[in-house]
Amino acid sequence: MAAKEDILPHNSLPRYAQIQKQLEQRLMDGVYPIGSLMPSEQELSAEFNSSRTTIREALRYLRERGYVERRQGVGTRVISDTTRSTYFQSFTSLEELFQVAIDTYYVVMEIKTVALDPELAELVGGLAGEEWVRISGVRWTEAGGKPICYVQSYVPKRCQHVVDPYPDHQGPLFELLERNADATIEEVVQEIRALPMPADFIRQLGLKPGSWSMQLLRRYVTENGVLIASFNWHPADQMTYLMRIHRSREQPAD
Amino acid sequence: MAAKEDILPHNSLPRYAQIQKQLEQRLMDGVYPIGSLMPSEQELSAEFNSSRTTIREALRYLRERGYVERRQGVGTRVISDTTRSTYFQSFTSLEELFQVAIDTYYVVMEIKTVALDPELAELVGGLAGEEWVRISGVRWTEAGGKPICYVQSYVPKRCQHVVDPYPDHQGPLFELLERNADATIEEVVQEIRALPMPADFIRQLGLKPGSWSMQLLRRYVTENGVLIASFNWHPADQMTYLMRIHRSREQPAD
DNA sequence: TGTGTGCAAATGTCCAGACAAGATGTAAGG
DNA sequence: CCTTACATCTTGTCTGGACATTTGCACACA
Repeated sequence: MAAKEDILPHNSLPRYAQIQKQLEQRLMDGVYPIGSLMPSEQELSAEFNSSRTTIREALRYLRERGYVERRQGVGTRVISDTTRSTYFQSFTSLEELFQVAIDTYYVVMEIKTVALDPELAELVGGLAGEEWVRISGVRWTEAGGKPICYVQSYVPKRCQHVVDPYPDHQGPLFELLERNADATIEEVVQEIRALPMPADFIRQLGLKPGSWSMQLLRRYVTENGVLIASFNWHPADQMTYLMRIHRSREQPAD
Repeated sequence: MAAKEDILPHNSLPRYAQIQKQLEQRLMDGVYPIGSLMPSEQELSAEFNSSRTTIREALRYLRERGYVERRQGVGTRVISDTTRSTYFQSFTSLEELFQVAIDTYYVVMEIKTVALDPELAELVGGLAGEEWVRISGVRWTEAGGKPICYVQSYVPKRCQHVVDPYPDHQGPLFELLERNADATIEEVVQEIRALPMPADFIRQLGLKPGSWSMQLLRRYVTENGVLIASFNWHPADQMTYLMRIHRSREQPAD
């Protein structure tokens, strides 16, 4: 039998996996909007020139990932982030997340000079009205491209000359500052709080509206004052995999 | 075509589900010992007088549950609890997660029947005024004898007969209940909250007054209702520890 | 002794088709 | 107007095949 051509070029994945990826892409692109019904198995079967079995195998994945829900007599419906159960989402891809969570990269979204309002001043350990540099970014998983946490770092303006030459710095900021500002960290203040996730972060991370987060606040203090203060907003449902990492990392000598 | 008789009597479950239950029972009974290979798909197909597709559907479940692992060219191997991939378990039970990570043990401090007040009722998923059994305890590290977390588990009174024979049960309660109450966990609800640590726990764990905690709430839900609800109070500084590990993982090279 | 080759067996992938069962809209009948 | 029966579309279940891919092992060969 003449081999059917691959749906994706240069691809040796099984057919159902190729179809599954294509459909996943379409979901991301909004080709099948949230709440709508996807084409029926028969239609997909015709479009991809594959048997219903193969289509079903692809759809099975989408269901297990929580992208769609299927009902007999109705069809395959794209479900929204709000109706999606975070349980199954994280649950089904445990192994995947496991590896994914280790390799990460950080993307700076915005650098801006801001004046501290009183509340923020207390948090970062500065004075109200003082100008600080705010660096906002998102840490992503290398493989899956999923957001891990939103990060905001505040650096006093007197240290701006230290961070400015490194707009693409990937590592911990405090290391950069400690080294280049020739300062010694004397104290690290940490605080964890439960907070609603800021609205723009929700959009940024693609979370469901009303998400809340665990906020980790850190202040690195030198003898000359606060060197840097950072906020990490972790989506609450991802807290679980921080724990999982903990577990997997415990065995090898760290 | 003459209807094939059901494998289980008085049963309207689909064939693959019946076969799956049968095989699961055999695994429990040790018919297929841990480490051994189960019969091949072809053999099972012959025994149950079903097509290979149907057998595979049943085996798929066993694999997803972590009972067996399947390898092309080899077969379907029964895997033990210890070698079993942490796929299902690690996510459903924090207790077990910690057990694997570091050596811990659990001490039950108190078992008491309590009536739910409205707030508690909502948390555990019961009705206000209902009587539930509360099991309180502390999980300790084996080596250092340090408290890891305070645990309170709530079990509906109708399940008390299941837990009563095991006052010294060390493992995850939900396993005990799932097995002995013959119930299947259909849903796990998780919630993380930041809360002040209850005063008696503070004393119990030897923490400083005013300590606060991360509370992890879990509800294991079966078709008959909530099987067990558990609260884990983790001292906040240990949560920080978890996160610090996470952070150190982002930049392995110092 | 070690090594490679080929075969058999097992699961993985895929097909075309069949009927069951649930959901929904429509038309006939009260 | 409401109800019931039916047609139709969907996914769920199941069959009996086919070939691909991986693995383990026996066997021949150097």
